[in-house]
Amino acid sequence: MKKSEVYNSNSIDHFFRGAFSVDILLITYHDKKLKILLQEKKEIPFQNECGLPGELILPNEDVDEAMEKLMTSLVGQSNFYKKQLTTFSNINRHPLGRIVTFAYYGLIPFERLNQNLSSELKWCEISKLPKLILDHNDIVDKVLQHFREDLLSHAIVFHILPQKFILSDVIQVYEQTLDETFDVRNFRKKILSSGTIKPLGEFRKSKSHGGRPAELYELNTNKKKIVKDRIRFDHFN
Amino acid sequence: MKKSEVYNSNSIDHFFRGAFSVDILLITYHDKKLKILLQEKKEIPFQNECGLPGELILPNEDVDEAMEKLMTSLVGQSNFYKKQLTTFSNINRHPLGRIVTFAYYGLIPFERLNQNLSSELKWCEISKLPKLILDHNDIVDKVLQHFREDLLSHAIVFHILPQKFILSDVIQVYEQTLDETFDVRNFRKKILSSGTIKPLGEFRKSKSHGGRPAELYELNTNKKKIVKDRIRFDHFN
DNA sequence: GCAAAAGTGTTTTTTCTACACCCATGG
DNA sequence: CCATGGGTGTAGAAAAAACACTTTTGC
Repeated sequence: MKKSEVYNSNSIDHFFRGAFSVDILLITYHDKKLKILLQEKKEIPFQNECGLPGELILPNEDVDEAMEKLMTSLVGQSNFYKKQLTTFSNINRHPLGRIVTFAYYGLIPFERLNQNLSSELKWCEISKLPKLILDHNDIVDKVLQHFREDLLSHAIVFHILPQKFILSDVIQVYEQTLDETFDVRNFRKKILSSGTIKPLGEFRKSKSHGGRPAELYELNTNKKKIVKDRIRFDHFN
Repeated sequence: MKKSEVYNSNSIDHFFRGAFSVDILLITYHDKKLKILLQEKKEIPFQNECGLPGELILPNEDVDEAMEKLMTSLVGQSNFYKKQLTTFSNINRHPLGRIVTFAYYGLIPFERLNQNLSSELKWCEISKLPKLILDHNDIVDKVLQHFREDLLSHAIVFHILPQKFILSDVIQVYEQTLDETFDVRNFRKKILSSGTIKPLGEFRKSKSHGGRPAELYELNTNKKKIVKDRIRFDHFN
């Protein structure tokens, strides 16, 4: 079917002038710190400033496909956990024209990375972010907010940790993301009684000097403990 | 800045060929039933099939602005609760070309509507949806899923009810949306002890014949009971 | 007086919180 | 032997769940 069969083509073509891009906040956990991947931008007009890695989407390309391509170009693989969130669509957010961007976050267990990053990419501690290009600081804020909510309501921590992990790293991810501290005993009790993970009977020695070896756990895939969601009446907006 | 100053314009222009639209799932509660607004589509190729109300976005138009315009054209006002959710971006989702649509839901207290709907618009019971055009059934499913999650985690019920409401309607909205039943005594206890609403000492007689008059409540705006979010370890995906 | 809808209390169970010391290792 | 990081249990408080009858009205 040709457009002109349906609408007056003068008027309809007027709408087809936008571009799309994907931008990703890749989050990892390394050296006991949460970090995100930033890219130093070489192109004019971004004079070596940093931003989120991103890519324009071809007119005939699927959004998720474009994301897979981008992820592979960044870290060599695309089979990490990723989630598409809101779009950023302010008319003047990009100097080249109207570009609506699809923001994602991705979770990467640092241990699964098997190639060096190209020179313009850097893992940056989440607590030490610089000023970024365009509206990328806004994107980071919104995406991190989503990540925090997801972390509270879903078992996504395990996507940022290696297959065999220790409990203190789980707690660290929660504490750093949510910026609060948890009681270790209560935290262990809760996560263990949920049946989500299982101890392996293997132990890993502390990397620094000293310290009792920590037990390794992994996801318990065959658990099916159903817990009903509860209604919350506080919490507006 | 002109595009050609920055990139080779042949290559960059190639990306600016997409269009945007907004689609909205307007939800209301009337006659003890949840309903959504459907629009009968007259244009070729939609032969009187129904779909969600929607509109193309002008190249220089903000997405939220376009939504306000759309909402006003539908129900005469735009100051209802609305929330932008995910986008739908499959390459071939629309016969006219690549149109990425921004899906919203909006909550409308039926009592606040003060004009008749134009003839192609109909409120349709949520449990009796017909087959819709394009990917609109998928959009409805995803948006309703969001609505359910929001209803559990946020106090948005009150946006779909009139300013003065009765408790059994609150419960109805929850029961119909989540497709489960609640214990009336426990539900009341919970919502009242949360301090979210306050009784008005006014009563409304039952519309059908018989029945004890129900007390009216309204939102308690000056409450500030802070409840910490709890971590959930079950609940994957 | 009966059908329809609204309202109400107590007990048990579950979940959450607070809290302080011992254990295994490396240097 | 000491510094470092990992591991553990109990008791009280709070929240949730289970459960059945009374009240007010219209017809």
